[in-house]
Amino acid sequence: MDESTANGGSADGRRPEDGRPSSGSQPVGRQSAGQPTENRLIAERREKLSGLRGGGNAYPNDFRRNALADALQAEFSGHTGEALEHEAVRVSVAGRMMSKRVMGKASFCHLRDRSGQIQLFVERDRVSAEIYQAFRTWDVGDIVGAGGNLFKTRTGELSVRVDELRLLVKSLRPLPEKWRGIADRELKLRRRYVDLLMSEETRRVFGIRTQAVRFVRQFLDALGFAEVETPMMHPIPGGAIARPFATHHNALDLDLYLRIAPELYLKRLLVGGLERVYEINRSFRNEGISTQHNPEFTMLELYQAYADYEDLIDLTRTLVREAAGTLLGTAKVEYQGRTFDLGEPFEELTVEDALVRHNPELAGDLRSVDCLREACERAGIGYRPEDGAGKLQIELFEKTVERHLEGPVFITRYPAEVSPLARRNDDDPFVTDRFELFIAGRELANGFSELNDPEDQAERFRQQARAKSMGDEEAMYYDDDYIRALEYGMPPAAGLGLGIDRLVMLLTDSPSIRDVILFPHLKPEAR
RNA sequence: GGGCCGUUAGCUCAAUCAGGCAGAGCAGUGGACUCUUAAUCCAUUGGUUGUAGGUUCGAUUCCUACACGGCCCA
Repeated sequence: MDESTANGGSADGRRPEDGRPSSGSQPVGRQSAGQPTENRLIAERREKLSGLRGGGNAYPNDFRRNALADALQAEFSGHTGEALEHEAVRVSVAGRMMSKRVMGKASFCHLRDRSGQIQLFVERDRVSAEIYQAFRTWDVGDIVGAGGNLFKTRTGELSVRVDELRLLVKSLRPLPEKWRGIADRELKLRRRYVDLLMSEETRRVFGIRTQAVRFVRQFLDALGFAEVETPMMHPIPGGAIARPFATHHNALDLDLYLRIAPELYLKRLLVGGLERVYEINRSFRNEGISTQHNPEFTMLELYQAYADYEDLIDLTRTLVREAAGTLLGTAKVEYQGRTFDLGEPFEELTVEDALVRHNPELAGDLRSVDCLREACERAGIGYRPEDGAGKLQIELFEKTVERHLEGPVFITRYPAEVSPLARRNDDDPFVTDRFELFIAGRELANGFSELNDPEDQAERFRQQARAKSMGDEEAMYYDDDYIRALEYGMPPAAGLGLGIDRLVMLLTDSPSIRDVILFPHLKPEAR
C-alpha cells in the first residue's frame, strides 16, 4: 500500500513524518511498524511513484532489450559518426540511470547495465513533449528502457539517439554522492547493493571472485575430479578443530550442527569408490570475527585416491599459480604493497625447522615438553597441563612463526597430536604427512595424506573425545559411522582444503575478508 | 576481552583543539538552456550532530555509560 496517497496528498507533498508532527503525542522520527524513517527526498520520490501508479502499471515487465552496453561499445565505438548514420543501427537498451544532464529541449544521461555504461541522448522533439517532460522528473537511480539509433556525439562518445523511452522502475531512495560514492565502510558492507552500484572497485573484486570459483572448477574437472555436495547439517560435527553452530530439526527432534568442514563426508565418498572428489563448500565456525575470519566461509576441499601429500603440494602450487596467471594475467601478485611471485619455486620447510629458525634456543629440545613449556611461558602463551609436545609446538608456531611466513612457503610435517585425521609419517610417527601453504603470513591451504587405518583413526578419535571431556570445546567428537566407513577400506589418498575467500583476498589485494564476501556477517544495525 | 579512533543533512565532508546562531558540495525543489558528460547559470528546501545521562547561563564541542564500525593487541 502506498502510504503517500493515503493522507490525501497534503499540499506541500510531505508525509507527516518529515516535519512537524501532524497530531498526537507519538514521538516523530522513530521507527514505526518496522519501517525506517523516511526523509523528504524519499517522500518526494514516493509522490512521483504515486503519480506513476495513477498512469497505469508502475512496475512494467514487458520491455525487452536487445543489446548490452559493453557489446555496443566494443562493436561500434570504432565506427565514425558518418558510418553510424549510414548504418542506422537501432538498439534497445535498459539499465539504471547513473547520471542525468537536462537542458531545455534535449538531455543526456548514462545507463548502466550488467556489462557497462552507454549514454542516451533524449530530444524533446523526437520523444514527444509529454515524455520529455516526464523524463525531466525522473531521478538518478531510476531504471529505464530506451530504444533508438546509435550515433556519435560531437565529443565522439557512442550514444543512443532515443526515440522510445520508458521508466521501468522508480527508485525511491537517492544514490550516494555521484563522485565519491560510499566512503563509510559500514554502509558499504550493510548496503552491498548500493556499494556494487557505486564502486567499480567492488565490482572488480567480486568479478574476480566469480572467475576464481569458475577457474577452480575448470582446473579440477580437467583432472577428472567430480564435484559433489555433502550435508551442511551434521549430526556430529567433524573434519576440523573448531566450535560449531547448533541448530535443531523439529520433526525429528534432532540436534544438528552446521558443518565445520565437509571432510569426513568426502572421505566416505572415497570409500564409495569415487576416488577424485571436490566440494566448493560453505562451512561455519562459531568463533571470533576478524579481518581473516567470517563465521561462514567458502573453502575448496578435494580428495584424491592413490596420491600423497606431496602430490597435493604440487597440485596446490599449480592451482594457485595458474589461478593468478589466468585471472590476473601474471604470476606476480601485488598484495598490500608487497609482490609475491607465484611463478618462482615455493619454499618448503618443516614445522620444526621453522620453529628453530624463529626460536633458535629450542634447537635440540623440540620434543621436550618441559623446554616447550618454558618457551611458551617466555612467549606469553598459555597451555593446558595435558598438552603434549605436538600441541605446544603448534601453539609456539602460531604465535612466533606464522606472521613471519611471507612465502609462498609450504610448511610440512605437522605433529600427529594436532592432526587427528592425517596419516603418520612412515619414519617419524610423531609427525604426519601434512602441509600448509602460507602466503603473506596467512594460511591459505592445508592438506595431508589421509589416515585410512580405522584402528589408528579410532584411537585418535578417542584422544579427541578425552580432550573434549576435559573441557577442550574445539576437540572432535567420536564418529562411529566414519570409523565404520574406514573399516570397509578407504583407498590410500590425500586431501586438500583451500580457503577461497583468502585466495580471492590475495588475488584482489583486499586487506579484509569482508571485502571479498558479498554480505559479511555484521552485528544488527544500531539505528 | 583490552587500547586507540570514528559516528554531524539522503551521500561526501567542515565546524570540535580553546563551549557562544550547525555550514559547504553533490542529490532534491522552482526557473533558464537542443551536444552534455562531476554539464552550466539563477533561486531555494533540507539537521533528535549515533543513543541515554551529566557538567554549564549555554554542549556537535567537556565528562560518563551504551550501540555500531575501523585499526592494533590478546
